[in-house]
This record gives sequence, C-alpha cells and structure tokens, in this order.
Amino acid sequence: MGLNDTFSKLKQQERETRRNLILDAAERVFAQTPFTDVNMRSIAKEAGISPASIYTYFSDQETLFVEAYLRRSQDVLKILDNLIQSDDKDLLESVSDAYIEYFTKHDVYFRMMAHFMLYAKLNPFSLDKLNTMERALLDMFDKVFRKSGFTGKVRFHSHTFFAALNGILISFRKYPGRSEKDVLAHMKRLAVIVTRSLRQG
Amino acid sequence: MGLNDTFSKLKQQERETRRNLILDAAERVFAQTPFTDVNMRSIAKEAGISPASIYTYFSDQETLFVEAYLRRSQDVLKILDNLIQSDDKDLLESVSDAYIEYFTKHDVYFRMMAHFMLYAKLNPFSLDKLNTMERALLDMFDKVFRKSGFTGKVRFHSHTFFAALNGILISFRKYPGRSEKDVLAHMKRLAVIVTRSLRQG
DNA sequence: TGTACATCAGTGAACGCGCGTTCACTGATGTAC
DNA sequence: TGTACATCAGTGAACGCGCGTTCACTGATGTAC
Repeated sequence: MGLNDTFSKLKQQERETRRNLILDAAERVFAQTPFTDVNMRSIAKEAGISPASIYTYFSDQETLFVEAYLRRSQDVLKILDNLIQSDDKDLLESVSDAYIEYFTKHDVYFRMMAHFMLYAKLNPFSLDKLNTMERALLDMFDKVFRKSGFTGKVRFHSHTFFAALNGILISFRKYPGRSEKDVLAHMKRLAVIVTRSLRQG
Repeated sequence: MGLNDTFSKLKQQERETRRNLILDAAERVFAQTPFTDVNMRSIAKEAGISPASIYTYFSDQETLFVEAYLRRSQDVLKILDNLIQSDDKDLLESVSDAYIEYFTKHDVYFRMMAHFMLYAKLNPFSLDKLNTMERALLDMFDKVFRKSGFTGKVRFHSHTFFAALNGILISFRKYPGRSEKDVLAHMKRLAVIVTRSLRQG
C-alpha cells in the first residue's frame, strides 16, 4: 500500500504536469490570438497533441479557459502584494497604475475577465473559483486602502475602485485614433482622478 | 420628374418603415433572449419574414445589431436630457442613478455596448456611428458637470464618470447570491461614492 | 382595354464553414503467473 | 525469462449542430405601346 500510494502520487503529479503543459500552450495561443478566435484545435496544435487529448485533462472548454485565466491572475495578486510590502509613498496610485498597466499589456486576460462577467453561464464549480479569485483581489484592495490610512468600511471603497478600474479599461482601451501609449496615459490619468477622489472621500 | 421624385420619396419611406419593423422585431428578441443566443433566424421569425429578407434592408448582422443598439440608446440621451432640464437639487446623483437603473432594466443593451467595446472588429461605418453616440453621451455628462458647478476641463470628469458607471455595471451586475433589488441598491451606492468623490475633487 | 415586358420585394432551401466534442482504435507500459 | 492479459494516455476521423449568408426562383405591381 505504501508503494501504491507512491505510485498513485507520482501518477497524480504527472497528470498535473500535463495539465500545466496544456495550460501553457493555451496561454501562448491567448497571447497571439483574439479571444473569440481561440479554439480547442489551436490550443492542441500549440501543445503538440490532438484535440481529443485535451479532454483527458479538462472536462470541457469552459473549464480549461477558466483555469488558464485563474492561473495567470495570480500574477496580479503577486504584483499588488509586492507593492503593498514596499513602502511606496503613493500606494493607491501605484496600485491603480499597475492594474491598468497589467491588463493593458495582457489584454486577453482582461477580455477573459470581462467575458466571464458578461456571458457567464458557467458551471457552479468554475463560478465558485472565479468568485474566490475576485474576493482575493478585493481583499488586496482592502489592504491597500487600510495601508493608505482609510478606516472603517473599506470594502465599499475596494468595490468602487475595482469597478472604476475595470470601467476605465473597458471604456477606453480602444480609444479611437490614439496611439497605445496615449491611451495608456489617458487611462492612468482617469484612474488618478478616481483615486484622488476616493482619498478625499 | 416631380412625379418621379414623389414616387421615389414614397419608396424611400416605405423602405425606412420596413427597416424599422425589422429593428422592432430585433428589439423584442433582444428583450427575451441572451445576447449571444440572438440570431438572424429568430429575428426574422419575430418579424414574420424570411431570414433572407433581412438582407434586403441590412447588409449584414453587424449593421443590424449596431442600428438596433443605436436607436434604443437615444432613450438614455433623452432621459439624461430631461434630468438636465429639470431643476434637480442633486443632479449628479440622479444622473448616476438613472444610468445604473436604465442599464440594469435593459441588460441587453448594456451587454451590446460592452460587446462592441470588447470585441469590436466593426466596419468603419458602424464604428463611426458608435463613436458619435459615445461622444453625444459624454457631451451630456459634460453638461451635467457644468450644471453641477464644475468648471474647467470637465471632459476628464465625464470620462471618469462614464467609465466608473460602466465598470460598476460590468463588475457587479451579477453579484453572486444577491437579489436583483439588492444588487441595484449596491451598485447605486457604489455610484454615489464615485459621484461624491468627484464632486469634492 | 389588352398584352408584353421590367422591376423588385420576398422566399425556401441550400451552401459552407467553424467548432466542441465523441468514438473506435492503437500502442506502449505495467502486472500476474 | 517468457507469455497472456489489463490499463490507459493518446489519436484521426467523424459527428452533429448552429448559424450567417447566398441563390435561383416566384409573384405582385408598374410601365410602355
């Protein structure tokens, strides 16, 4: 039984490794292709396996997409955590800058997030994972506000902040007739208006 | 030639009427069906014509969708204009309430707007129309801010306001495990935080 | 008033394509004796 | 060491469906003479 345990553990690990290889491939495809054009065949091709094989590791497309999104979204949490650990003199603004910058650079992930928010007919399991992730992000924002001297019901501010940043991204990501650089600058400026306003509120 | 003119004018009008009948049908379908499930067949069925006929009046699906969206979005402009005309003592908050309420009640139109913002591979003609509409809305917001005593570069505030409201809608429309009423109240509360903050900024 | 012709909205059926997913099968690896 | 059997990841090809759009055709209405 000790042996069996070890074997099954190894097998479990291998399985995990292969899942991750597929997620890696998905990530690479996401980076090159508009979200709506990503499909199982292209991910399989990128991973060097047949489309059918994906289904050994993921029950369906939705699960695969959600996991790919969740895995990557840990990055945002890490970036924010680092900012919180540092002794930034304008933490709130740095956080908003970082958020805007991250999702501008990784546009697909913003689109995935927005997609889940808009079209979510997700199965309960995926939905739960996404909500957990969202809560983790809001917890981070809570910490940011606390560290910035806010007291009391910080959560409302986190919600507002989160919503405003998402809104800025969705509304102005594709500003007609402006360079990527200008758009980024504009969005950061709008985010600053929000953060300044909140700070005074 | 006088006669020809009259005839062709009449024909033009008839054509316009039929276009509108199709848009009416589309609107009814949009009201009952999740945006992603709406298709040309269902709109045709609702209008009582064959799918092929739609193409006599609209070059393609995208054009039809954009026009349906734009026609309806005049409502928002009207609502805002009425508010501006009235002597509301807290205009800014009334406007934000009305915006949130409208797009909660007409969820499909919010999803369409978000869809165009996210996935827009639109033809230049449609894109231009959408941008014009967005500018009209921002102009309204400008008026609101001016009437609320703001001076100077009001446009930045309009952008921020617009983005924040959209962000609140996209982020919290489907708040897990809350009633529609509670969600609406929550979103309005968040919108208030934004407006208050802006007012002080 | 009648006839031949033109115009054009409207249609049913089909085209064509993309894509998620399944299925019957293969082949390598491990297990039992 | 060898043989028969079990397991299971992996596969190519096909299934099935949805959907935007097109096509060849119809039938009503208008026009010319």
